[in-house]
Amino acid sequence: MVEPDLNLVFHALGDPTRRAILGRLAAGEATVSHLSRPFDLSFAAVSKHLGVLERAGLVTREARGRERVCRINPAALADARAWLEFHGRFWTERLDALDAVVGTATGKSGESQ
Amino acid sequence: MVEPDLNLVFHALGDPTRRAILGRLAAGEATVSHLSRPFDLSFAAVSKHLGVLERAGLVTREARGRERVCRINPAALADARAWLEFHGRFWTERLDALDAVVGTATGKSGESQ
DNA sequence: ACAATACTCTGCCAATTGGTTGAACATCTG
DNA sequence: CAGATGTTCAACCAATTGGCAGAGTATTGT
Repeated sequence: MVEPDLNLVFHALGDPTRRAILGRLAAGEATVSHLSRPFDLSFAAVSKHLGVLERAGLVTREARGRERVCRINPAALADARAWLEFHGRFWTERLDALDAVVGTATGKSGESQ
Repeated sequence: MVEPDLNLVFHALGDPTRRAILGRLAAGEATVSHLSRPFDLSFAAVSKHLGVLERAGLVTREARGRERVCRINPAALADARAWLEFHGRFWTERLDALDAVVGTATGKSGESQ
């Protein structure tokens, strides 16, 4: 259960346009039209990207009058961060240990599993 | 643009099969055939996934005889971690500050920039 | 040399993605 | 109410993705 949206989060983060949107959103909330202006994209395209980000839980859209105000939701980031931190640390330690075993010389390890 | 491969890393991480491969690889290096067995995928499919992971810099494949030994390369994770950590912290602080301003009662502040 | 093993590469297919345009809907303004 | 504005929705297109099967390449074993 900890990973169904991890999927969506990483996927959402995998697109540079969406990361740019997030970056822009980091400067403060914004409406869809306000967001789409600097990106040289059609309105609908940005709306779609926001849909992906929203589905991943990275942003929230709130209707305010006829506008939709978008905000960042850092909570979703936490999952991805946790995953990366855990694995990153785990692997680093592991390779570190392996490196210590193998040392500077030697060209053989045969250690696995 | 220090981020061309950040793209690839996130994209690679966005697929559950690839995360599973990484997880398996965390237990130690493995050959392609060894990897493909538990995943109930065709050989070629795993090879493709490994290609994606390799292009993202997350794993390295080294030819040993007629086998390819795959290993994890945690360095690529660092980029993604850095991005997430920076943004995560940034956003959290920002929202934190906003929350403090808005407070529980509040009267008004107009502070947001 | 020959056969088996370990991979990779090249089609091929279905599903998804990112993009466009234009219609629809909701909301504000005159 | 009519019209402009903000946003989404639906249809469509090109490109990519993930999967398979099968051919091709390299290495090992007999």
